[in-house]
Amino acid sequence: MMAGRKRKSLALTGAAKPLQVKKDHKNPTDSKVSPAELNKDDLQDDLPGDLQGDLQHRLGEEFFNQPCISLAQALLGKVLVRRCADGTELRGRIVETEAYLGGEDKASHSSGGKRTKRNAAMFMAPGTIYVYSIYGIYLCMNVSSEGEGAAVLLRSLEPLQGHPVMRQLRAAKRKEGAQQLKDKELCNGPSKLCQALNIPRCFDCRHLASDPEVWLESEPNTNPPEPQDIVSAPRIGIESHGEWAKKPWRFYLRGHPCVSVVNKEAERQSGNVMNNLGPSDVQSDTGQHKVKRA
DNA sequence: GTAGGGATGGTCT
DNA sequence: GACCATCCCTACA
Repeated sequence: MMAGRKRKSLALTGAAKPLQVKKDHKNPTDSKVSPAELNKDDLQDDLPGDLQGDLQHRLGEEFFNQPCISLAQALLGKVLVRRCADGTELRGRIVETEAYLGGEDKASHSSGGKRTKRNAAMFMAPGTIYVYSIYGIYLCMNVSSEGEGAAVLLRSLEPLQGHPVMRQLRAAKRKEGAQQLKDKELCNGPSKLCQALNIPRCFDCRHLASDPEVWLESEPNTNPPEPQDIVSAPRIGIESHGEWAKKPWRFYLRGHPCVSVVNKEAERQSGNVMNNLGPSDVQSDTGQHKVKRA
């Protein structure tokens, strides 16, 4: 539960220096260097002294290399960081995710092992970013996990840092004169978070463990959410996929104001996220038969 | 606060 | 040509 958690009030860090980026690091797909060959130390060697600390809490490849459902839960509470061209850092805590397992999962873009130009990132190394456009005008950001074609959709963030920039980015796509967005409305939806953090389409296929412009961090001195604080509910917007639409593979932090859609029924049923995940759900998670604690 | 409807264009068949 | 892992605005309770 977030109620007792101390919420950070971080000022916009516009003073950070722009990052000098090696060509190979900027877009792993452009080079023969695989994400596996890029690591924290490699990056930190290039960083100015005052930025090296920023990567101290960066999540490495090993974090992403876990089954999809497990990763979807583990991502809750982690912080997505976006470093803009001018050095400004935008930060948001992940409060809602959805697991798309690929293979049997009919709701997944990679169901039946279907591989297209669009979803190629879903088949890349765990931690690869999959950005796709939806309804023509919006973008959604996923993170690939262990398992062929498996990925986790990031649905909502709690804005932590860079609120004015996020508000500006979001306002750019809204009508003039529309009501100013509240903080909790800045990133409470998969496409909203892409707008607010300025995640463009070209981030597709980049790797969160090695990219200089976007990465994930664990918050220091903060415990991961307890199982009873995680609600598991059916995924959103996939009603046409029959039984797969009912799988409780959407995960969010109970009672958090930034969650995009609250499911009261699921909250009643699940005092504990494990109660909603039946044995078949767990077993279908890419070969590993246990859901790790988030 | 919530429900309903329109907008929008990329992707796939 | 149909579908779509969404968002925004308006109207109403």
